Amino acid sequence: MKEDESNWFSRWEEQLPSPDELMPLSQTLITPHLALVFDLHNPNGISQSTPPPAPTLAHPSSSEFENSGDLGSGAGGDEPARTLKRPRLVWTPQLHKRFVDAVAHLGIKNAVPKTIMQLMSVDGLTRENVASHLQKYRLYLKRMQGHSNGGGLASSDPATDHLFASSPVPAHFLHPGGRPGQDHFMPFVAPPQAGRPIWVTHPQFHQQRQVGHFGSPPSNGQFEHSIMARQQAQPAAHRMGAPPPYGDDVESGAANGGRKVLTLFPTGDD
DNA sequence: CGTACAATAT
DNA sequence: TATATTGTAC
Repeated sequence: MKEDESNWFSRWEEQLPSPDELMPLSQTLITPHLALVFDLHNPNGISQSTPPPAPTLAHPSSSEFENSGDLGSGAGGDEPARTLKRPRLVWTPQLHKRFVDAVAHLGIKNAVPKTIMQLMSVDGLTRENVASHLQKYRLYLKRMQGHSNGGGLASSDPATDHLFASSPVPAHFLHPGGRPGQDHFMPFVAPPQAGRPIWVTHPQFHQQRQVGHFGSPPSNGQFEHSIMARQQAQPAAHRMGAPPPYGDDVESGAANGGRKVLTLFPTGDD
């Protein structure tokens, strides 16, 4: 036999959510001690016990930074790409989970890029981002339907569902032919999140799994703050009586057999 | 908003 | 190289 189709899986494991790397997107970012070490400060003095429902994306990986030829050329060699151009968006399983969750609770009918984007309230995310991903997601669903093999995972194509396989797909996605009128409309609002770091990935930097070097003093620990605070004033939406407790995402049991898959939204029925 | 195509990364 | 993913244009 030849090699299994674990090709992507091998890589997948490598990119697996390292607690350190994956945490930032979850709830607790880092310990206050580390925050101090990294010269990070809490905006609102949120204690570590207060998990901020920050749907803000974090850099998927913080590669080590070394001055590669970028010596003290203070002037001249500026990089406008950091503020003008936006790096490629990396759809992490968690981010996709959020995406799927939003769509699931919006309903296929309302699952439009714009709505999804607003519901996700992910700082930095644009309609184009969601639209592009939505398109691919639809193809994934369609493909899955065609291969609706009784009972199992149609992951026979390791080349179309890398990310999608990380998130469970609601059943409602497979039968848009439902009856109109029974749409689940969940007036989910996005919590007014203040400017915060967003996704941003290094265009040409490898994001290889870097073991936590957090224990090292900030000798040179100048972490990149590639933050393009694209704070978009949310038009107050419709009406938000109670801010939804964004449970945020959880680790999907993709590689972990026995992980529970929670749904972000507290609503199960409609 | 949806689809197609192109660019880029792996 | 080919494939996958994302961005951008239509």
